[in-house]
Amino acid sequence: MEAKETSGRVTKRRVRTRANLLDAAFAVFAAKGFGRVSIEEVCEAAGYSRGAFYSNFDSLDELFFALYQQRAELIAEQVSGALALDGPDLDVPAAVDRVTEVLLLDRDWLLVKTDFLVHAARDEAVARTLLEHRARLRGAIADRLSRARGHTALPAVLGDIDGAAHAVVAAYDGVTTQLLLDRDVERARVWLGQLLTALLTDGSDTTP
Amino acid sequence: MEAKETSGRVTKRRVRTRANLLDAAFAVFAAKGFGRVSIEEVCEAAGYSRGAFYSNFDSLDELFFALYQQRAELIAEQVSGALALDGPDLDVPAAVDRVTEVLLLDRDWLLVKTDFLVHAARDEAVARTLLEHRARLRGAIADRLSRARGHTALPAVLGDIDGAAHAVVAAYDGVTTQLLLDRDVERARVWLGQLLTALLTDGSDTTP
DNA sequence: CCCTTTGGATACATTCGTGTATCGGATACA
DNA sequence: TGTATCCGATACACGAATGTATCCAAAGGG
Repeated sequence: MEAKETSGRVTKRRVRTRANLLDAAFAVFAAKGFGRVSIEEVCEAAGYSRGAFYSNFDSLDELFFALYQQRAELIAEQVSGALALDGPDLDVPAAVDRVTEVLLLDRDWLLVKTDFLVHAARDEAVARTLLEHRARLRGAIADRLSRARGHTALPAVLGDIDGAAHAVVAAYDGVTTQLLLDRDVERARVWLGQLLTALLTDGSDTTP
Repeated sequence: MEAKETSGRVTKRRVRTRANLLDAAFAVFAAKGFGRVSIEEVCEAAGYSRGAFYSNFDSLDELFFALYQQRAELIAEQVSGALALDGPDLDVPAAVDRVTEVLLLDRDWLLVKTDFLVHAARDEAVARTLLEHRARLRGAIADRLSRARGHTALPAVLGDIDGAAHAVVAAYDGVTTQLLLDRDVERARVWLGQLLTALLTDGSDTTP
């Protein structure tokens, strides 16, 4: 899947243009959707000719894959960071706020991510990568949740902590869908908070 | 947006080919994704030439829109039917099972639906249509939920009944995302059941 | 049953995107 | 600084998809 791994020399210029191409691709994909973007458009947006593209990638698919990996890695770090921020005790609303900041704020990322989902849904190998990434995120969440046991009792229906983490991701995905359509980030944030509260508490603390 | 509304004659043949084109398009879109499908491919799959296509639609986008409306209408009816099936008292697990049957069983529909979501996310007008459809579904769900008050008390965090309906849709969307990736329908069904139980009950009935 | 209208097929022109082969300037290393 | 190597630009050839104009067959009305 990787291209141009022939010999040793890494060349600064190469990594620069590669990064530029990826950045431009992100913008163009977000704006028009993967399915409506041509190689030429990406190159133009990046200020290169098609020669540069073919020197760095074999196809738009490969670039898309690389792009997703890059951004997903970045997001994963941000989320982990946001989750690790507070002390050993979990302050649910605060944590949700910080994570939401990272996850829901960037509409462009949501668009590209959903494009990639659609893409992965039709390609086993790509799907596996996406599933792995999601598993990593779930892991981070489960980790955080496990350090807050007792503070808030999880509802038994969800099963173990991992089940709860799964639920969190599902809620996130659900809110994402709505957000993509109505473009109301504030609403989405509130809404995600409510969902998570409903999912992660046993409902005994109904009124604050 | 609609094409060929010039004069009166409706012509049987026309509606037949139009339906055939839509059916073929559904199959092709599901298999390859909207972004990777050409007009020619749809025509070939339907057994027509491109002339037939241009006689019925102006663009692939228009066909896609018509296709979504058709299928969404169908699904909406099925869901409403499934929800209306049982008597005035709501049997949550049974209702969930029946609705799930309709909503999660058809992978092709999920694929096309998600394609359409991605499409709508970049087009205000299309997004409005999709939002309306979702609102209709939520309405049906809220309707059903309101007839079951007292049976299961809703958690206060979600707000009113409409909030609960919103939560149901979000859960559905979340599970859909996961299902598109792991292709495990049985898991998805169980999982959706758990999510809805966690969301719609106040957690007091933890163990059956 | 004829004849008008309509729907779909065929053929064509054209645009658009792709991929490759080649060339000149930049870059790294001695 | 010289030089071998690498990278990206340019030019070209090709295929694919689009849209249109024209023509033949099939419906439907009288």
